[in-house]
Amino acid sequence: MVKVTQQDIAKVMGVSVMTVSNAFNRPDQLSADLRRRVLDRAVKMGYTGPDAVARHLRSGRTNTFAVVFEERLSYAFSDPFSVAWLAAFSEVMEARRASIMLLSVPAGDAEALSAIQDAAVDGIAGLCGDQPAMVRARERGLPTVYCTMGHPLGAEPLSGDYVAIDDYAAAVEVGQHLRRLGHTRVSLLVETAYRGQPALSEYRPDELSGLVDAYAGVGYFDTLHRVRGVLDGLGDAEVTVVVAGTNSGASGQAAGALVLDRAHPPTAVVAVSDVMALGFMDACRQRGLEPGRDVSVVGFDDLPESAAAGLTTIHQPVRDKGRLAAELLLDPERTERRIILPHELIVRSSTRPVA
Amino acid sequence: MVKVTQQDIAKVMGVSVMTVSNAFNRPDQLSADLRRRVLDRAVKMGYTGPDAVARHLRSGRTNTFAVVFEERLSYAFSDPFSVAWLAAFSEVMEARRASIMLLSVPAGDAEALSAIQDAAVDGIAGLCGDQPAMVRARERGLPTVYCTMGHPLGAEPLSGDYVAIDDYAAAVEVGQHLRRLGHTRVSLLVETAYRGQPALSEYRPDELSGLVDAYAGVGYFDTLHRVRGVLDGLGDAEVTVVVAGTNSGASGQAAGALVLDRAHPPTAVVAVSDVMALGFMDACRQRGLEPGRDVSVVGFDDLPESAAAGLTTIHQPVRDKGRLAAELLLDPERTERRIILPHELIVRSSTRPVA
DNA sequence: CCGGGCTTCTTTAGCGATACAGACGCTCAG
DNA sequence: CTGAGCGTCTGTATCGCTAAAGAAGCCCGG
Repeated sequence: MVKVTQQDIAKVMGVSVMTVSNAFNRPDQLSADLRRRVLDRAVKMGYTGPDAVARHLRSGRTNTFAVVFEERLSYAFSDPFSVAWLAAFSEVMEARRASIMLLSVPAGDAEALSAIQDAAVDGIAGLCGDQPAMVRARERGLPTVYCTMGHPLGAEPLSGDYVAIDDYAAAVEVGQHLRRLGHTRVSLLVETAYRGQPALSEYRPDELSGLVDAYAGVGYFDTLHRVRGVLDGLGDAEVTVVVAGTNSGASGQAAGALVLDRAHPPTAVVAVSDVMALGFMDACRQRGLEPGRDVSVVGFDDLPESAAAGLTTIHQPVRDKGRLAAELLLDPERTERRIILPHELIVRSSTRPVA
Repeated sequence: MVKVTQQDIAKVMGVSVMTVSNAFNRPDQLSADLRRRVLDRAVKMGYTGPDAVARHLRSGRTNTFAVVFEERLSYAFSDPFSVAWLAAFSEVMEARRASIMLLSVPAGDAEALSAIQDAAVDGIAGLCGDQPAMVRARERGLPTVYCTMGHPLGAEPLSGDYVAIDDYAAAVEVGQHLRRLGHTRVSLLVETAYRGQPALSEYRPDELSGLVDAYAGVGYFDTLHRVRGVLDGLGDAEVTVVVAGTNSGASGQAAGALVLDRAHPPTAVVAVSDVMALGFMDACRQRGLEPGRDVSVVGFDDLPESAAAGLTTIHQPVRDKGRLAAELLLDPERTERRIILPHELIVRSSTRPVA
């Protein structure tokens, strides 16, 4: 069974290919009668409708937009923040009848970058910063939108659009909040930058340069901004940065095992995401420690479950991020293309004055 | 800034287009020296690499596979069962360097069906039964895989591949289990078949024909099999079918409000999914009723959270479903193309003998 | 009866890439 | 000295569709 094309129909009917094409796409360009006959014949011949790929080539557009993740896709589906972002993103895309392609380009996997090259899409969005996949996409001439503010080191001239919150300012607020409560021994939990990065290692602020490069390299600008902000907000407090593991509850728990069992545990812990913070709170309770009373905990994101858990956190408008990212991709004409959304420090029971 | 093509490079360098193409794709077809010069020149001219769409047209393959949902995508991301399936599906696709496209074709939305026509993909998978989108995809000549056994009414000759469990057999086990425990007044909670279907309406078994058509029409074969199986397994028990709402915890709660507050509430409730069953259990507790003791509850799927909740349910291998669906799409040669996976009735504390 | 304007259909010219079938020069066995 | 065989490179023909411009017939006012 060979593929039937518009050409075949045209030949059989003795009309031009263009007429067949018009029968499908521009009814006003031919008589209703001929159109009907063409369509009937098409069905009879087993024609399955205009080929999507050929049409895309001809029109130069695919009406498909990619979302790129730096992790395996299964992670993206398991992270509540990603899911909420995706949901908002997809709602806008669906409303505009655009399709969504999911791409996974793990940090450091050079070969996977070719997925960006091979993707037949009109634009690419990402939840993180200006990661390598984004850069590559722009080299290909594709519009990109990422969801973290520009380069934290000011090292590279910024390109590409983004929708973000001011993570640095938010993190400063977190640091100051803890400082005001009297916390002077604080641990800061961050996720790993790439698959295989040694986890559960701890750094003092003066040892961070290697880490900073790693995070900048993969586009985790939000993490960098948050680390810097918390450090600045805490002033002269004694801070350690703990690379806990992937961005998950389990990593937060593991970090708890690392810092809670020592002789002088931190009086407060900041995690760069709520999932980690919630995991850390579990670790506390497993040790009979009450978050807030025995150790203060702060997160970032303000997931729905964070309210129930009483977690102090930075609220950020996830859905707006997803929605606006989609809108920026869909409307190249839109002029405001670097959007900073408001954030808010939500103080709950997980932070209290140091005893 | 106009688009640079292989042709431009060829013209400038005085070589054939084919040589340029070979420089990118078949290094063995030209001398290393010339290849280098071509690639260098390409970079210099701002060529961004072979165009994905043109390549897809020429090769006849896109290496992209679609997953189609009958709901808005935001639902797909919120349903734990969908997410688990997607995760497994995507792992296989990622390993084979194939891309995933997400399509949403809400039941009844004829216009959205055109998304199937316009998708530049090599195959389509769906979590439900042989819904209209699947049929359309096969009309287009695309391989399809769905995840529910064949047509429950035996009305239509089956086409298309599937990976499923024997929902009917599983449901019979559920019915018999309850029957053995002495339950003779049972409500069966089902999700709505389409957006806008009146929710929280209740039917007796002899009133189901309209419902059955609705579910068959949108490909919810699993629901139909489960309803029939539970009815058959329960024998002469007094059963009502409650259309609770979308497949969500909220619907389960709402159904609870409907059936628990009456003079003679059911002694057991079966929901066609764990999310609904868990929601129903919440409704019980809100009324001071203890699932298991005061009313037995059974679900389908065996989500991770169901174990913690003590919910009796049918375990099904979600991940295998997702994995095999992907493998069927990727390997057209594979001979076994209608796969029935094992299920298991997991009895927990939510079902007990009737008092 | 002429010519402008409308409808309806056709022709031409690609979109950007790759498969395929050579063609050219060179080496080397016979 | 010849011709088979190899490594390189070229020309052409698509892949399936559609934008744009052109041509044929028709209607109509002047």
